[in-house]
Order: sequence, then C-alpha cells, then structure tokens
Amino acid sequence: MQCESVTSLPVCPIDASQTDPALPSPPPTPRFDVSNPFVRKLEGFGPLRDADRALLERISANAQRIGPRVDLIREGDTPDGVILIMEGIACRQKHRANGARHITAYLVPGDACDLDVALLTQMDHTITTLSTCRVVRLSLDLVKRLMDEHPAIARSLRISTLVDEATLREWLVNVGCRSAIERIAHLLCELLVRLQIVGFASEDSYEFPVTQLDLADTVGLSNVHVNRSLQELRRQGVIELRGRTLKILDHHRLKSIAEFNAKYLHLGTQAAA
Amino acid sequence: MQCESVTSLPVCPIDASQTDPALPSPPPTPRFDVSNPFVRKLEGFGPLRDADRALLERISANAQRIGPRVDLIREGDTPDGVILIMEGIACRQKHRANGARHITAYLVPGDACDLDVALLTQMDHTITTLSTCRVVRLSLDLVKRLMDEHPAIARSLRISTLVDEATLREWLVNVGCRSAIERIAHLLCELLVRLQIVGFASEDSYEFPVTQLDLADTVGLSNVHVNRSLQELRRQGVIELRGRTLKILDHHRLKSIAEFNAKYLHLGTQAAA
DNA sequence: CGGCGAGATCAACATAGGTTAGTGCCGGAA
DNA sequence: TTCCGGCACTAACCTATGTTGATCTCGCCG
Repeated sequence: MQCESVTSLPVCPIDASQTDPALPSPPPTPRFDVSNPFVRKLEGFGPLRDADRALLERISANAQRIGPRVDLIREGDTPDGVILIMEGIACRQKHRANGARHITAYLVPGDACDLDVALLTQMDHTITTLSTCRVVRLSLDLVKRLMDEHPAIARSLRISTLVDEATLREWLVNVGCRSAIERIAHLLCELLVRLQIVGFASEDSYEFPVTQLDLADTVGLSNVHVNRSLQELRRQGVIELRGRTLKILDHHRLKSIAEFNAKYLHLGTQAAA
Repeated sequence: MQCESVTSLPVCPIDASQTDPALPSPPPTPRFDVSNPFVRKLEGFGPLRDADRALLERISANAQRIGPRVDLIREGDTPDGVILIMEGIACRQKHRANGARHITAYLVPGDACDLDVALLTQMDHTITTLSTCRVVRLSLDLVKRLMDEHPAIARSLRISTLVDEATLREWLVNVGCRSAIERIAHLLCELLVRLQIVGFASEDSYEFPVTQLDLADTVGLSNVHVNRSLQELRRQGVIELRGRTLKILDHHRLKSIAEFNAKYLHLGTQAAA
C-alpha cells in the first residue's frame, strides 16, 4: 500500500582483507580519538579500558567508502561478517512480494548489525546504504574473539543489541499508534539523540540525508503525506529542513509532539557497571 | 489513537525458590517428554544431547499457574530473572502517556524474554499474561550457567533471540504497510506455525484466548475494525472463530491474503548445525 | 433464576491519510 | 549549454479506517 517499490541495485562486496588486523599485536599509535563513533557508542554503555579503546580504534580503521543506495547484504544471503557503520546512514529493509518495501531500522555511525548473525544461515532482510557511508566489515572470527576475550567490549555490544531491539519495539509503537506528524517528530527526536552520542549532531541539528520517500517507507506513510507533515512542522516553526540539513528550532515542542522519552535507548546504563 | 487504555493490575511476583534446582545433580528420572514446549522449541534450532534435554526438562518443571491480565514484570522494574512461558499466551506491551497501549510481541509456550535483560537496569516495557498461563522464572544465575556451561542450549537460546527480533521486524512491516485484513491474517498464520512447533496447535486450529481489543492493540487498528475484518474472514470461509478456538478452514487462502512466508522464523536453522 | 459485566457486533458518520497526476527545481552527464 | 532524472512539492479526489454509542450474547455469581 503505502510502501514504495524500488529497483534493486548490485550488492557491494566489502573487501575484508584490510579490515581484519591481527588482534594480539599492540596498538601502533595509541591515540584515543574520542571522535571514533564506534568507541563513543560502546563507551556510552559501560567503561572501557584504554586497551579496549585502542583495539576498537584499530578494528574500525580503514573503513571503506560506499555510495548511496548500495546493498551491503541482501535478504537470502548467508551472513559472512558483521557490518559496522562509521559514517553516513544505512538501513535495514524488507520487501513485500508486491515490491513494496519497509525500513525497519536506521544504522547510524557506531551501529553494527547483529553480533550473532552468523548463527543464521540466511538474512531475512537487506541492509542498504541511504547516503554515502564509510563502512567496516568485521570478520566472524574477529567478532568471536572480541566477544570471548574482551568482556567489557562484549558487554557493551550485548547491551547495544538489546537497545536495537528496544528501538524496534518503539518503532512498532510509533507506526502502530501515532499520527503522521507524531511519527515523524518521534523519528527526528530519536535520531538527534543517537547522532549526538556519536558526535554526528550538534545541540540542535544534524545531516539528514534521507529522502522523503525513504522517510515514508520508514514511518509507514505515503511520500505525499510525509511531505504534508514536514510542511506542517515547518509551518509551526518546529524544524527547518534545507538541503540535507535538519535544524530543530523548537526542541521542546518537537519532543512534546512526539511524546518522546529517550528511556528506551538506555543511555544511563553505564551507571550499573 | 487506535490503542486502547487499560487499567493496571497488581504485579504478580513469581516465586523463585522452587524453580531454581541445583544444576549439577543428574536427572532423577530421564523421561524425555517431547511435549515440553521449551525443549521442543530449542530443539527446533539445533540438536540437543539427552543431558541437555533432561536439564531443560528439570529447569522448566514446577511452572506456576498465573491468571489472565497479570503483569509478570513492569516497565521501569529492574529485571531479576528470565520469564519462561510453558502454557498460555502472554505479551510484551508498551504504554503511551495518554494511556494507549501497543502490544509488541506475543509469548507462546516455549518462549522466554530476553536472555541478556540483566544487562539493563530498567525494563522498557511490560510483560503481561493475556490468558491464564503456566510460567517459570529462571534466576539470572541459572541462566548464566546455562549459557556458560551448555553450548548447545546457549546456541539455541541465542538463535531464538534472533528470531524474536526478526519477528519484531515482520510485525513492523505488518503494521507499517499491510491492510487490516492482511495484518490479521498474517498474525493468525504466524501463530499457527509457532504453536505447531511447540505442540499447541493441530494441523489447522488452535486455542486463541485473545480479545478483539487485544488484537486491535496488536495490529494497530481499532477494535471495531478488527471485528469487521474478522467478520470478513469468516464470510469468505477462511476461518472459524468460536469461543476461544480458532479453526483455519482455508489455509492456502489465509496465507495468500497475508502474503505469509515463514522464513523469518528461521525454522530450518538446525540444518546448519 | 435474575442480574451483571465483559466482550462481540452493528450502524451512522467523520477524517486521516492514500492515490493520481501533475509542476518545478536542481545537479550531473554529455 | 542543454538535457535528463530524481526529488520536493501541490491540488483534487477517494477510501480505509476511526469514533461514537447502542444492542446483543453469554458466562458467572449470588
């Protein structure tokens, strides 16, 4: 119905060779670049030791640049690694038989697809870049070692999986029982928080390289109605959306429209560590 | 909007003492009751040794009977164990500020809530029984030992978590871009498969103790429209729903209405073991 | 046996959001 | 520079679904 059909594009095989450094070797230059989104995200879920941080830095170096609208892994494929986004926005999407699609998650910098994905023989959905991205592919072996030998990292990764699931539930609620404007406002609020965590959003604005058609497939509306709703948010002076930059003019009002409560992102979790 | 408000009921604290037997002791009577839904479900994801099966049997004995509409754990609570359903249907639900609720998952016999919940300090949703249930609460310690010392069980549990997530995605697609009849048909198809796996559905029918109002909050429709859609399915001779028993009269048609494809339940996964 | 309450059902009406079919803008390719 | 394709935006119209409020059924309790 409201989902749009898309023409399929070639899968981009990610070159694994350069992104699979030997684990045991010490960090060559221990520069703790706080701007690494992967490190920032995991640190948000629990304290990491310097060695852990250095390791994560090393692992996520040499990200590969990939253009927009490229499939990273397709429904039906056998998962052969964990995909990690370092820059840009990607998404998970499912296709219906009639060609309609629905986006079930956004992957922003610092996000990875499921850790345990290797336990399944087939992907049940496709992961695609929405904008140009910088992406790292972690080999299954590497991930296994991470989980087995680095408890603090493993813990943060597990938490981040739980948060992904909680986010999915929140999206279901969003689509299941909120109005058009509320849905869009909610998504914009969520992205602000998630992008701020990894340093990709300022106090009140961020790059939003998402088409209105993508947005429609995300919140379960038609692209026309997404347009109407965005206009309405602009008219009310809540947001400004020019080019690919979103600026939130009235954060309080946006949150109140969305009934947004960030609890499901479990940001305070490190307190329990 | 379309979500209904509910009056809150007292939480039922589950007595943990009797459901936490010492792990190392050998099974007293190694009767491999194939009708144990927990065992059946995990076995569906990979082969288990007799000892594993016996252990699962022992763990899931002494389930506690709990009435309908009782909260097992509430949003905001600190998780203190993993809840396992042995009989009946429970659900995860979230509440909006305005009192509306949305059901984000059904828990059928053999299903458990997240393994790693303990990593979070707060539940972001509530788990409630829909019908009378038989429920076991597994202590965090017990779960940890299961995961650490029984790799085959751990593997199946991890897979089942992935399947839960895949199901959530499918529900999002369902609500996001299917019509009313399609949504309901899809849910009914999914439940048929899931209940068959654990021996709670025959070839073409199962107990369906779910109110039309619950159904409405599940698929994101009003209860009135759920009623209309069910009438339509009956009129077309696709289902028969009397009392709390659902009988699928035209399975092929139901699947085709729903565009149902069970792949996301990853049932063939054990082939990879 | 009578009354009560929950849930199912129905009808009449209201509206949020979908569909179709455009126009216009902009940026990249030739 | 021109052409073209993708995307934003608009208007007119249509329909699936929501809302309200009433009735009916049935199991349960006294």
